[in-house]
Amino acid sequence: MGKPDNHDLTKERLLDEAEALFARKGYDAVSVREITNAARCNLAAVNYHFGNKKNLYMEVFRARWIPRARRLHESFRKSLDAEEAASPEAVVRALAQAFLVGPMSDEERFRHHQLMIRELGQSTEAFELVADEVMRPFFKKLAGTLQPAMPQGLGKEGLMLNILSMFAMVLYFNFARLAVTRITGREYTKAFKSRLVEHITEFSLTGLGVGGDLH
Amino acid sequence: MGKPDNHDLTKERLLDEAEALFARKGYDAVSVREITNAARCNLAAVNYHFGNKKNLYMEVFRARWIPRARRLHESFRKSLDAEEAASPEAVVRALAQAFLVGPMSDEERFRHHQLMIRELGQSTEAFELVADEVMRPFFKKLAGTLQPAMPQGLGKEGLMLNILSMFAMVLYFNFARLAVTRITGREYTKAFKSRLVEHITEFSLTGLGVGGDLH
DNA sequence: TTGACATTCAAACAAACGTTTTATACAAAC
DNA sequence: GTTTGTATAAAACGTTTGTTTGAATGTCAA
Repeated sequence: MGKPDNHDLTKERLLDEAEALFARKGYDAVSVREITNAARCNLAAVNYHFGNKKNLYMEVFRARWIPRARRLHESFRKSLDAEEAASPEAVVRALAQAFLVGPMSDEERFRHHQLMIRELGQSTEAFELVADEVMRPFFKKLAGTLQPAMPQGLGKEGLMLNILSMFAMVLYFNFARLAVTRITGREYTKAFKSRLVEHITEFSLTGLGVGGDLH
Repeated sequence: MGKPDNHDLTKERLLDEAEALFARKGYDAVSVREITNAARCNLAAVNYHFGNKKNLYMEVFRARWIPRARRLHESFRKSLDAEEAASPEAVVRALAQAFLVGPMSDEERFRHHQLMIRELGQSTEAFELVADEVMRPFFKKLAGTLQPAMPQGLGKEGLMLNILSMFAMVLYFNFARLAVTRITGREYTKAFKSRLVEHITEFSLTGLGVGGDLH
């Protein structure tokens, strides 16, 4: 019998092209025919390999998105371990570095954040998956790392809000490239991405750098 | 002849229901039939009043989204004028206040940021409209207000990155409510929104509040 | 070679899609 | 009272949609 054969090319191509298209245009804007054409296979292949369109979408998250997110978090952890002490500065810079430069290609980064943004807004099945399997554990770990260095009286909620704010920035500078480019006039070159990493680090540590007295 | 009659009820209802549905589910996930059912009118009404579906979408931006954005900016300006001096703290707090509490209902805020997010990612016709008519002028004005209080040697680009970062936060805390609620455990009550305004203000001014020395 | 299984393919399916058409109702204008 | 213009209505238009079907192809075991 035709064993699973380890790597089914058609199935893999379908996952790749589906992810690219879903990321670029959104679930409903992409037709099954569009995907199978891009993957150079028959229309029925989607239903044969994944049952239906929605299952293909979910499988994109299970087989592509989540593993990539884990690689991302791993990359963050590694570049943090390289530091001697996990100072807040080191943590933030490692975070920004991982998300903006990190272990993936530009195309992958685009897909990743585009898909994340699409799911962050509404309560879908894929969102539940991402929230439970990726976001919550990552934020928890980040909180544990940052906790000791935080000022007194901040509390758990304050710490979480800080983390969410940093996350908001790395997310924004990744997915809103168009707007950022339009406002700053800069393309996402290697140089500009380094600039962004520095900016996010600075802003996360000192804000506007004019820190007034807050009541 | 039947004059325009000033307020065409069907047309207005179509714009309202279309905006709500487009915001919640995205352009392609919403059918014309769904919209006309919600607006309690005939299927052909969309094509009669707007020509086609895409024109209706664009008109949602022209007749609803952009005017609301202007009201938002006006609200920001007013609450800033109330202050004596435009200190950075006052600017940031007014900004967060306008975007998180501001002049609109919760439902409106939801629609507004959901639609914005959907357009920020890809280069569509509506994005061009939003970028040119709303984003760029607003950021320019904000830059002018903030400029005098900024530290030396920051430069125009640095200032813009700061503004973009604050914008990233107000955007995120508005559109990613689901994720924020899931992480913090807090619903978007009046109290929590005030908390968020304070958090955004603090974070924008002092970052994590542990500002180390940056090289 | 035969039989069993996995995969691909062209063709067809019913349902849903955006849009158009035709008819009707109701004003105000002449 | 007829005409003119606006708005709503029901029905149909031709496409495109996701999915299913049944035959063809290739592969390995017996």
